[in-house]
Amino acid sequence: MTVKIIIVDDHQLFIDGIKSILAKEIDIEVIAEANNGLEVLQLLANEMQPNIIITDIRMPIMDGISLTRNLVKDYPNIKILALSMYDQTSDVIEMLDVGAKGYVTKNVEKKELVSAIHTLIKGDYFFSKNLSQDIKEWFNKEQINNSTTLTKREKEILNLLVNGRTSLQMAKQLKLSKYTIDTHRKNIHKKLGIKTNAGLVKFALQNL
Amino acid sequence: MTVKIIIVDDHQLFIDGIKSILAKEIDIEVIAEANNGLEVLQLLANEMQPNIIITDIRMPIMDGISLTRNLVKDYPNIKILALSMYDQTSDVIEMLDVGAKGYVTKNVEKKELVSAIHTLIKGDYFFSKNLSQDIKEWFNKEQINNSTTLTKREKEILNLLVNGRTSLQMAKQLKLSKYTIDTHRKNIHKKLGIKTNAGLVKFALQNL
DNA sequence: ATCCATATACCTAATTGTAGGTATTCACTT
DNA sequence: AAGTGAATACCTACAATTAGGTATATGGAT
Repeated sequence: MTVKIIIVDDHQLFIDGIKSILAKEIDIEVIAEANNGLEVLQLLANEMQPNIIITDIRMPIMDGISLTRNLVKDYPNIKILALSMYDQTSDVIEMLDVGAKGYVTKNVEKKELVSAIHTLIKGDYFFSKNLSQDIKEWFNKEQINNSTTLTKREKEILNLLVNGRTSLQMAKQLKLSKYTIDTHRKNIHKKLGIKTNAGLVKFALQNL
Repeated sequence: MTVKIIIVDDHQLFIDGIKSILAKEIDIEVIAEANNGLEVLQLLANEMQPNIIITDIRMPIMDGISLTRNLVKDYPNIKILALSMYDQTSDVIEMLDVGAKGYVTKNVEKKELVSAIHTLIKGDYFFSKNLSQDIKEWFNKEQINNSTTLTKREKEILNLLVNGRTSLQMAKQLKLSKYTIDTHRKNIHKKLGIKTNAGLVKFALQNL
């Protein structure tokens, strides 16, 4: 089956770039292009049925974020791949928050773009390998919110951690071995996909 | 000058205890006692002018927190010394938040109580030495909010810390020596009176 | 011109945290 | 009765943080 794509960008240069990258892929077809979000909604209203929309974030008239919000509401089957400049980390995160499924930078290579498209079609997320720390964190949080429940003990220890206790202090307070505290702490790390105490404190304060 | 004191507690036992402790102090006079906050307000309405009110936190009719709120509003010159059981940490913090100037536990020794009274008269804060971690933190925060300004670099590094970077990662990102990052981090620790990264993250998220 | 805060860099030592394991006990579910 | 999740405890090795210094350069304020 051929993957049908609409490309959205207010700079024709990028549209042409993406099109040329995808031109030789036999299982990928660019069925339309648009210069802003509103044009996409018009295309969709006219019975156009893409599988993927590759869209810039900042655009006149309707930006990528508004577009994505509209799409996930009315066309949940269409996957959105955000295309951004390097320096738009917070924009990218907003895109992901409203429902985009992947992100590539505008200097993306052919191989990576094709890979991104196929990944999204399979239902997975795709992110450029050289993405920023903040986007990695977003992804971690996303994974967590669907699947994580801390046990009573783990919550207790996380709480003590937030209140500044070291492993040794917790061990004394709870009359447990330091080893046990560390085991719990490591389990929390694993469950939340967070590697440091500082990160756990941030997570706890923002999500619990 | 004699320090005039009102003692407030719903258990007569404690009132008597405090009175007996203070009986032999020539410069301290217990001018009245009350069993709840409302009684105190009535005493004050009747021209009674204490320098210090020593008050329990949990009491019927009007508790210590409501009382303190009223006192700091209408009688800002009267210092409030919270008297609590061991296990009321969060209550104590609430008392301090609304304006109490000191805290002693109900098993306070004579020397400590007298010292607390004189400390408050001088305008300083007084806390039992064996107070909980949480109250220490409260006190730190109080000190900080009046006096601390982080430099631009320090703010930058604190921000990176909140976002999960290790010293080494920051060093690379900012093209500085790891030693320099650590120096800044230590300076932040000193300025904020916080000893751990986890604590800094908590502080940053709650105060900045 | 000197003082001072800021930013930089280095060093050592001790403590704490991180990551990879294994293992036992207990309560609860299938 | 067997299996599972939760809680406990231990071990090693390595990384990172914490605490205590010292030191230099620079730009702005008195």
